[in-house]
Amino acid sequence: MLTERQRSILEFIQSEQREKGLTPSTREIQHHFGFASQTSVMQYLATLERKGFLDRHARKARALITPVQKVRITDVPIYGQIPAGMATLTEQTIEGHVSLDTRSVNAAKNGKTFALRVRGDSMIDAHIVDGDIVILEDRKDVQNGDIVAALIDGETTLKRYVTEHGRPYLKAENPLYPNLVPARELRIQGVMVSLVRKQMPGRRKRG
Amino acid sequence: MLTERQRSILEFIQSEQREKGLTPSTREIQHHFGFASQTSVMQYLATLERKGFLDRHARKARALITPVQKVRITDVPIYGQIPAGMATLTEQTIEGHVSLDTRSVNAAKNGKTFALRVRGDSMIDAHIVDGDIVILEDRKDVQNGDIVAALIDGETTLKRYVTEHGRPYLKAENPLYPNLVPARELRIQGVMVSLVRKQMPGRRKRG
DNA sequence: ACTGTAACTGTTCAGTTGAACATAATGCTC
DNA sequence: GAGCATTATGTTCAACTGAACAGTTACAGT
Repeated sequence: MLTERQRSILEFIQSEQREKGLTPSTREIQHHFGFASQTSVMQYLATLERKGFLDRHARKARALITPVQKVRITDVPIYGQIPAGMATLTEQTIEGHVSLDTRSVNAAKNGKTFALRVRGDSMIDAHIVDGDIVILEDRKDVQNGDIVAALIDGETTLKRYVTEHGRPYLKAENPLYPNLVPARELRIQGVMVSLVRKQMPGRRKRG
Repeated sequence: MLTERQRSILEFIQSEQREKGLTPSTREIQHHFGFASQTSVMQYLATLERKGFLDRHARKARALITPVQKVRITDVPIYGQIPAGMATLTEQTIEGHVSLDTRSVNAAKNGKTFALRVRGDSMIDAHIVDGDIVILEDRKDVQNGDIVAALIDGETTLKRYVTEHGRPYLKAENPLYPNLVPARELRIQGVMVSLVRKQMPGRRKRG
């Protein structure tokens, strides 16, 4: 897909970005590769952009956007508790942010990604413990067996979505908790795609 | 520490960075806040830098470095298997990268941070399952009860570090696995600080 | 009244930066 | 050898950008 020279220029941009936190300017790329002309760089950038390896903000300085920034890292808001559905999510209910790359998360491009801090040990058998941050996606295609955040009695709970004989219900992964069979509608707020746990030092873990 | 105005300018820079992937220029900040002069921005930037909320690359365009880039996100290499200690870690043994922010990880500034992909279910009772990515830190102060990566017989294993009557040993969090009492030296490669799990869709989880 | 800090205006300047122009050598396929 | 993509040079230009200078206003502490 890329020629050897094109790839080395893309890699230089990415490594500069990683090391210095700054996208190199066209002149900096030029001098690193020893080009006598800056236009050489312009041509490479145009090619890389055409082939989809780069995005640019035209006429702005140091405005290259490589997959390092654009594709890989997503900044996910953590909600302490989702009150009444995705519509009411505001900046104020945000507890913090997690940043993680799209590969370790199964994050899709279309669906909105968000995170919840887990309270309680109702999903302990799925190895999700109190304090874990669960990353979810707001999407429609819920599969049998997916772990989902669902709205029950005005509260958001994390449960496994199970269909049996065509009827869906929510299963807690802890024998001490009851399964929830929805009376009328089942409001799925997100499908779990990833989990982040902050490990406490020493002794036993929480939970 | 910061005045209200100073904080709002710092937040604007960070939000622009997050949304557009670009640090705003001094003029862009100026127009967003409706300053008639660009110098106002320059003074705020100087103050923010003096107070340590900002780093700058002098005389470079869009070269503000906020904690969003600098402090928060760490790019952690994932090693499939650590062969014989930290010294032999090379780029070639890297399986991939995870990027996560320093807050969700307990990452320290000094110690080198790295990651391991968990194989097997010897830590299942600590709710660490096969396929999880465990983020560890190469540091010296191992506490009783910490989960550590240790070198045993040329292989790296994840175990809980326990001291009993002053003698340390490695405890598997699974009754099916034996505890490991070191014959001579105990080579700790890293202390677990965080965990990232990629959730597989549908049915039961792996492990 | 004096001092210091924060917030702000108006202007100038030099260096940086992206973009565009015309031109050309090389290697490849047909 | 024609046609084409890739790689490259040399130059010019407008816009962008950070920095600096000389002031002003407001406000809190002394």
